[in-house]
Amino acid sequence: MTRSVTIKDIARLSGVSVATVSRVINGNGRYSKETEDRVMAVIKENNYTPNMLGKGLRTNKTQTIGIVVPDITNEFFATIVQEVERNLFKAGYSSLVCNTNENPEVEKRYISVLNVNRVSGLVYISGDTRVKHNAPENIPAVYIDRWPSTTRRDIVFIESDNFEGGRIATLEMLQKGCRRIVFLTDERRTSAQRSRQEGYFRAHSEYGIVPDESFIIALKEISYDSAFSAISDLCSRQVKFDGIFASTDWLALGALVALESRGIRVPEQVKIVGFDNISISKHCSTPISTINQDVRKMGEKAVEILLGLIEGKEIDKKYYVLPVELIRRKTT
Amino acid sequence: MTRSVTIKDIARLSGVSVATVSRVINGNGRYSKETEDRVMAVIKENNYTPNMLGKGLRTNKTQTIGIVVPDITNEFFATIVQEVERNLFKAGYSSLVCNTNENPEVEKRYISVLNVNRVSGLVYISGDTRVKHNAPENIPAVYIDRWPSTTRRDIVFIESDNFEGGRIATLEMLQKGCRRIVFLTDERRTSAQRSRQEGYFRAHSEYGIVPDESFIIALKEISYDSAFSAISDLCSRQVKFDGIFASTDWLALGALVALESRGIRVPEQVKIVGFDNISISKHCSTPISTINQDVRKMGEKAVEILLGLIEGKEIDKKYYVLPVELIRRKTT
DNA sequence: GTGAAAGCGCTAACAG
DNA sequence: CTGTTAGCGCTTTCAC
Repeated sequence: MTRSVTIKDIARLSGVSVATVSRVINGNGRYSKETEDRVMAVIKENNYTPNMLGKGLRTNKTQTIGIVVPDITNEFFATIVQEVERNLFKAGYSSLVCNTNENPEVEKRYISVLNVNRVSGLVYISGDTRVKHNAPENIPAVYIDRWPSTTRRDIVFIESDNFEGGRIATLEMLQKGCRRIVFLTDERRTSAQRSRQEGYFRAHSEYGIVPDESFIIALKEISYDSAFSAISDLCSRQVKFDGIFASTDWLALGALVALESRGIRVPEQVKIVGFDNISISKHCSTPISTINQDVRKMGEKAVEILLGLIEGKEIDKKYYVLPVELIRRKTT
Repeated sequence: MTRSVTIKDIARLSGVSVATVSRVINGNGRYSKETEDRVMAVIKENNYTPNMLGKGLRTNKTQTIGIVVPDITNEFFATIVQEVERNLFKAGYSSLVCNTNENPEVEKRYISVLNVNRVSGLVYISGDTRVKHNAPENIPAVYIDRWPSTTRRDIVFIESDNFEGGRIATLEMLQKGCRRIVFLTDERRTSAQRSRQEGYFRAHSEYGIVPDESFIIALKEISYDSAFSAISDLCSRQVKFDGIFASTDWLALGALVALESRGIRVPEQVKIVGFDNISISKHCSTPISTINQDVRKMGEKAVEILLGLIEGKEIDKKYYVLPVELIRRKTT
């Protein structure tokens, strides 16, 4: 356990004070070229790296950003994380990724962990609406995908145009003749889910249809299995439907398999549209038509705004909506 | 930007010294029950959380672990991260997940970032063999999946039984009559890939066959696309083969789609076995037979060992091999 | 049982 | 241009 080399060592070795070394490191000027070269040489020679704990303690700033995400295992979220992280890295920040497994308790503890580690900023991807995010009042945060339950007024929210997504997904099926379209959502009623549902209703009203209330199926959780059983159940109960708008590709897949395993033909008898455009929707038995979200743009935008916030910039816009797109495949 | 409450505030508010507060927080004894209660009450009341920077600076210990992973977007790695994180969290550690995108430059910088942040331990999942991991000599590390290129003697390595996996995957096809089996691997020749290849050879030798050298196809990168083009290319060149052992499910999928898009029937004309058992292998057009890795156990084991290492325990075993299992589906 | 004081590594006045 | 100094929040001797 070798004690690591500190700024003091560098100062001693290059015959200057620690203050000067600090200046050189941070490029704060006020030192001669010769000093700079000498110090730099010593630093390189001893491959010294500043201790961020000392630095952070002093400046009350760390170069880390907390990313809170509900399920790293879901490609959709993973891709957002990847994009956020990539952009952050470019800007010299590192990321503390916290995977909450959709568990509010875990999320609460992670928020405290991040707070305690004095992260410079926060990116919440689909934070749980049951978790109050009032804790780190003073640290910049941007929310992606789900509108947070917070009383803070200074937060920024980025989402896809979920309303339009729901609308064009539903329209796609309506146009192709469906008249009894089931909507698969989850019972936590996140903002994204609600908007998609509104889009679903809007599309119907454009066709002069009022969908049966029983077609709105709120699942306990967003998963392949829950969609599978919900649709299986529908079939057993002989409910008549000719379309499924699944608010997630995983739900769409569960629905698809449930249908196919009962010999119901997709898209001939029932059409399906999903949401997210994750790769499984492209490669599954019957490739699923879905709504693409611009994940790349999401990550980019989130980082751009967050860094602005950290630098104390006043943000004029607090709400960003990214366009979505229908990807037509074999289920419609 | 409200200054957060510090140990000093707590001391003042509860009428004791900071030393006593510190003792109470860390349960180091030498304080009366009354003092404890009072201090605890004040802490709760002000919902004080110790500043980990100060603590870490003083103790030279942080409660964070760095997790380095090549591609968070790949469900296989994501699941390992999830398991590692879950177990770490239970033990009171938080995780700094670093996604390198298989880019050695990024990996190098992340290693330095982790070093600089004084993480208490490191979990490398499939670290790049081109990156020398000699930097943080003094910090406990466990490696998963790929044997690292390091000169350190005190590291721990956990992997699946890749040799056996390669062997039973190949055997499955041999048993079902395949005699010309292509092996899809990547050109970086990681330890895992090499072991799988050895298994492939062993299975053949059990059948008294020496596979043609041209059947070993080393891809530039592990991806759906590269497998797709490699197999398409094989078909165009009229190469005769009746089986594909893909060292990854994503490769298996790329191969499968390449075949099916040319009207080659799987498994009738060509059989395929993949590796990892990610969900897409189960749900794709023709569900892929694959080798399951016990990801749960991997994460559990890694954390158990790492925590031991951190506590200074002497580790007797430095190498762990986890059993694998063939999952039979429609491609064989 | 408790407090005073030193110091972890670093930065930012301030003085020169 | 450079050095001295104080102090960020915390733990840990060492006294009492």
